[in-house]
Amino acid sequence: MGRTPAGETRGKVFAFVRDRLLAGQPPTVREVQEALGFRAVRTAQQHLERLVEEGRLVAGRHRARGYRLPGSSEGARTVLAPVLGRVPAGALDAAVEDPDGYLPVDARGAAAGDLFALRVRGESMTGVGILPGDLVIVRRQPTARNGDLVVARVGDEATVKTFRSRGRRVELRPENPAFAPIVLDAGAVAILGKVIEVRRILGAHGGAGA
Amino acid sequence: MGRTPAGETRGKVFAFVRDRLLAGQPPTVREVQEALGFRAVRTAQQHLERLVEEGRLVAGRHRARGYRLPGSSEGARTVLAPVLGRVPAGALDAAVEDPDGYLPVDARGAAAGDLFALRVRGESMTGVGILPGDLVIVRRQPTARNGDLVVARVGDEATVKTFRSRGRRVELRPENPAFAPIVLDAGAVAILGKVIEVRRILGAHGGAGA
DNA sequence: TACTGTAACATGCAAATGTATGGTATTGTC
DNA sequence: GACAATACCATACATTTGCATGTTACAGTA
Repeated sequence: MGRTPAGETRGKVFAFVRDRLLAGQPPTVREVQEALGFRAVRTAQQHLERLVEEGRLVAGRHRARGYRLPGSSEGARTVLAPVLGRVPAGALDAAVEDPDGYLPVDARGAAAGDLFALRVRGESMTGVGILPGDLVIVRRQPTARNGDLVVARVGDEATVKTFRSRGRRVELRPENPAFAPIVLDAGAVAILGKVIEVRRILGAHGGAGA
Repeated sequence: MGRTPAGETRGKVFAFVRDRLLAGQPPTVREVQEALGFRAVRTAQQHLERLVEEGRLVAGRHRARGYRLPGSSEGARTVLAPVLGRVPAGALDAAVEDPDGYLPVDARGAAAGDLFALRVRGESMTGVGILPGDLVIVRRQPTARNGDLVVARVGDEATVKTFRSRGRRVELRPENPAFAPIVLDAGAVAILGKVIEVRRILGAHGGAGA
C-alpha cells in the first residue's frame, strides 16, 4: 500500500497527541489511529513508539492513556491553590474553604493543601519586583529563616514582607525605602507561610503601563 | 468498621479528582482508592458515583480515566504551556516541540496550543516589575496594540518589550531608563505574541534578596 | 534482481480499568 | 429491638486499551 513521505505523518501524530495532552485529555492508541485515519492500531502504535524513542513523548508502560509530554511527566504535579481575598484574623483554614478562585500551581514537593494564594496590596515590596495587585503563592509553614519572603499576620492584617530574626524580636522588612520595617516581639507575629512564587496576570486587554 | 463523618471524605475525593483533572492527568478509580486509603475499589467507586449524582463530576461510561469536570469543555481550564529556552530564528513551532518543560496555566479563552512561556534575560523591563529570570507566559498572536507587552523577534533574538506603533515604524520600548528603545521598520519586526502573565519562581530555599 | 528500511495493514493476547454483586459495621430514628 | 441510611469492604466480571506477532507495499541502493 501507499505511504507518506518520511516524517510528515509523524509530525501530525505528535501534534495530535500534544494537543490532546495540553487539553487535559490523553488519547488512547486507538484514538490516535482514528484521528490520523490509520486502518491498523499497530500503525498508530509504531508512530507513538518512535516519538518516544525521539524523546518527544514519554510512555507510561501498560497504562491506559499513558502518554505524556516530557517534563510534565513525574515530579511536577499541578495542584490548585485557593486564592484568598483576605485572611481573617486567626481563620486561615476558614478562608481556604471559601476562596475567590483557584490558581494552578506546579507543586513540587508541597502537598496540595499546603498552598494558597494572596493578592498583594500596597507598594511595600516593589523593590523585589512585587507590585500591587500581584498574586503571591504561599506554602503554609509556621516558621521562617532570615531572608525568606513570608506572609505574616500582624494583628488582623496579613502582610507580605521579608523575614528577619533579631534575637527575641522579629523584623518584617518592606522592600521599599518609603516604608519602615515592622519590629515586633516574636510572640506577636504569626508566620502563615512562605512565598514560593509571584504572579502578575496581565489579562487579555490591558497593557503593562509604564 | 469505622466510618468518617458525613461528607467529609466525599470532599477529599472530589478535591483529589479535580486536582488530577486540572493537572491533565485523569485518575482511575483505583488511583482514587489508593490516594484516599480505601481498601476496596468499590468504596472509591461509590464516592465517584455520588459525585456524579451531585453533579460535581461527569462520567464517561466505560471509558478509562473517564471522569471529567462538568462544563470542562468551556470556561477556565488549566493547560500546560511549553517553556522555551530560546526561540530560534523563524522556528517558533520547532521550539515548541522541544521545550524545557511545562507550566500549568489558567487558559481562559486561549487555546492550548496558543500558549508558551519564555524566560526573561536582561534587566530591560525592571521598570514594570519584570526581573531577569522571570517567566513570561505568552499567547501567540501576530499583531499587537500600543502599550501591549509583547515578545518580538528582532533578527535572531526573541525579546520582551512594550509595543508602540509609530506610523510605518515600530518602537519596542524597554521599561528601564538605562536601555534605549528599538525602532525598526514594521517589516523588520515579527510579533510572536503577547505577554499575558509574569511569574517568578522563588523556590523552596532561597529568599528574595533585596 | 536482491537487499534494506520505512510505512502501513490485520489480528490476537494480556494488562489496565470501569462496573456489578453481595456483605459488615456504625449511626440514628422509631 | 427493628429498621433504615451511610460508609466501607472483598471479590468477580466486562470493557477498554496497551502491546505483540506476523504480513504486505513502496522507495532507494548496490
